[in-house]
Amino acid sequence: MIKTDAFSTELQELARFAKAISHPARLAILKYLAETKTCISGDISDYLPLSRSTVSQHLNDLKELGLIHGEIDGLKVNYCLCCSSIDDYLKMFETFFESIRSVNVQCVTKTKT
Amino acid sequence: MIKTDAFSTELQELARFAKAISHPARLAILKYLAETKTCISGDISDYLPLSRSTVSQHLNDLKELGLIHGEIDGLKVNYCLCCSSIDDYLKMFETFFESIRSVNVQCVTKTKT
DNA sequence: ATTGTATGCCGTAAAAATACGACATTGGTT
DNA sequence: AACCAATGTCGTATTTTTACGGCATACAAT
Repeated sequence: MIKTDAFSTELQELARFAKAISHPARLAILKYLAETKTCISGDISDYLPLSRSTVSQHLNDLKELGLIHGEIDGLKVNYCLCCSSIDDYLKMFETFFESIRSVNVQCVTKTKT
Repeated sequence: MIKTDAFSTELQELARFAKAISHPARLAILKYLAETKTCISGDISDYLPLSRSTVSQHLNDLKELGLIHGEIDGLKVNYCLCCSSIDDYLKMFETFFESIRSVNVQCVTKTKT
């Protein structure tokens, strides 16, 4: 499988971003980080209805894309949003959907298959 | 599993939108529909390196969220973007990320865990 | 009426995502 | 030195996604 490779890198990158934010837990983490500015992993798993290891995994997904950073501070790890990276992905997102939306198709809404 | 229910409907809806566009094939379909204005399913599977049944499934995913419509025209089905629905989701998306981005955290980029 | 074509759906197989407990590691605390 | 606390990793189970071929349906054409 993995036919994913057959598509342009632009679409692949955008898809990876979308996948990263395609789970409520990860969106909740982003939101929580924005509100608290910075926080440790344990705070997040207390806040979310998920186990520590699961939260750790979600944090990893976000970190792999570069959407967040984790700074080690003794025993704890301070997580924070990586705004520059988020901005880059948002720009990519907007570019794509602007090109989509610029085409003003008169949508036939009568029949929905 | 399915801990998804524990999150707010806002986050769930946004996550569903993100999931819908989290595959290069579905992004490619949206792009193709924007370019060709309208087209039939067969054209898409010719254009994409995927089988007809797979494309049909992706089309269904997009249709379930309301991002596209399919109008039956005799033997064929004309697919087109549903701009109003797309706009709704884009608005939701922007609202979320504006609230995220409004918090200007000075990101510590030194250590990356 | 028979044939051909476009599509969707079903079953299935492989892969990826999700979620957790248990364990290991590392850095403070007493 | 011994202990506690916070985190990440590993293994595993379940679910979901991805992808396809084959079948059925519906319409058009001969």
